[in-house]
Amino acid sequence: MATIQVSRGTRDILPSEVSYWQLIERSAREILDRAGVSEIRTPIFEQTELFARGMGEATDVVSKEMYSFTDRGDRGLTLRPEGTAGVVRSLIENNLMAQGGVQRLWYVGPMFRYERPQAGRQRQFHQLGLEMLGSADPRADVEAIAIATDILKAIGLKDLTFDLNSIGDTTDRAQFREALVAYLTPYKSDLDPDSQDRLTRNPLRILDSKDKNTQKILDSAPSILDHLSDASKARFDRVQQLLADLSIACQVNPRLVRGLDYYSHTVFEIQSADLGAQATVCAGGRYDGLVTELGGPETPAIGWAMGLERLVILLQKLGNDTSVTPVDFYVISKGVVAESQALKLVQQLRQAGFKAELDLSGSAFGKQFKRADRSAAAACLILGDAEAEKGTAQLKWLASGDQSELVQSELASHFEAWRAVLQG
RNA sequence: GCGGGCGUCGCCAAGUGGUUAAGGCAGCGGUUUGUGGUACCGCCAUUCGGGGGUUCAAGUCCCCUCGUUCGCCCCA
Repeated sequence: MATIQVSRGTRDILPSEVSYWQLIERSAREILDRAGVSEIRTPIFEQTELFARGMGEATDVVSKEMYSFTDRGDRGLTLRPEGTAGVVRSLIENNLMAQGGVQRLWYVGPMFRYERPQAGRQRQFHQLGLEMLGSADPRADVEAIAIATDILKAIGLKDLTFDLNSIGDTTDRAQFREALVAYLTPYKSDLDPDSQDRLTRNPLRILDSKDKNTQKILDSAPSILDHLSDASKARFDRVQQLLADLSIACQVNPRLVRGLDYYSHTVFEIQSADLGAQATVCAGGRYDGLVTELGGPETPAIGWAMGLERLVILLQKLGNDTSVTPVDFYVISKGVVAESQALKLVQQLRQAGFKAELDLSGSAFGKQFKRADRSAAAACLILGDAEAEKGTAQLKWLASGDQSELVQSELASHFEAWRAVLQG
């Protein structure tokens, strides 16, 4: 086969699917705008160093999933694998934290990770994310979360589960890590191979192993929640209280840890049971250390990202497609003069705010009527040689079959009446 | 990166070694040379993701490859 296909892990978003994307983006924009969140657009590639430092050298994303390349000037660049690092870089670079206060920002766009594709996971995928910087207040966590749940609700998703956890601060985590390793080491040979490996490299991640036997061993393992400092504990309690005040239902999951190094305190994950292995639809958490890690002033922050492909999959399963807005006028014509007049009428209709479609086939009127029918148009405008000569057009309402003749130059005089008919 | 399934027309899909690759939807044309939605008729894959092999004979068996899908890893 000589035809060129899309690259592995990428796909086209065809017109039949695009209405779902628009629904998501429209709903999100509206909610974010009401919440005083500003959009930010950062480049799709950045210096490789940014992601390596931001996400953590040892993370899978950085160590084996980045689309990195060298440009003609020998610069080491990477297609962004996530959105947060770029936004934080921009904030620092443009000194946006200088005026103090809280920065509320959101972004949407493609991200890139070199992974094996699966349903709900591609090499080029899209995320919509929120970043709130400059407040360590637990209310910031809850405000960010509430915006996420509002968006999910607005696009009509239900039956999502919301897991919440606190992974404390660096000290809490170090202590817990020690306790966990101490507990697990005697069981080392009983753990699944991946977890055995993680025991030294990243023990916290053993907690969300899917291996049954490992999970069994974890049943009596120490819990992060018992290793939080009093302050961290109080903070987490406050977050839960505030969520309850907003009637946002969540379940505390002490085994929830996140993949990227920069998280601290609040972490959360919203999942759907209808997505198979790629269940997470929105996830995020607090990242108080990231801004300084990237060379900026000490700035507490919380953020999240949603996977748009996954949301689209869920919407498609719900099936309330909103893509077809019916045509108001379908314009058919035959003959050189009539055809050019028809083009003009279409133009006038559109400029007046009607949705008009022009039949370009030049085929027999019978065929053109068939297409008018299929377009689900309310009315059909007909121009043939006879009308062209008189400067008129036939208007036929397709549902009733009522037909009348009008003068082309007086088209605008009918607009008001048509609008009334089309709205009724 | 690892393991399993699948790959026949735009879509759905029969076919499981014998040869002319069913059928449905959509599309196009006609019955209906300027009036649609129904009905009927016709057309629509020298080819079965690609390449190689086995065989007198392959969409049907084998190998490789590409893609896809499910799971692992990881993650949105």
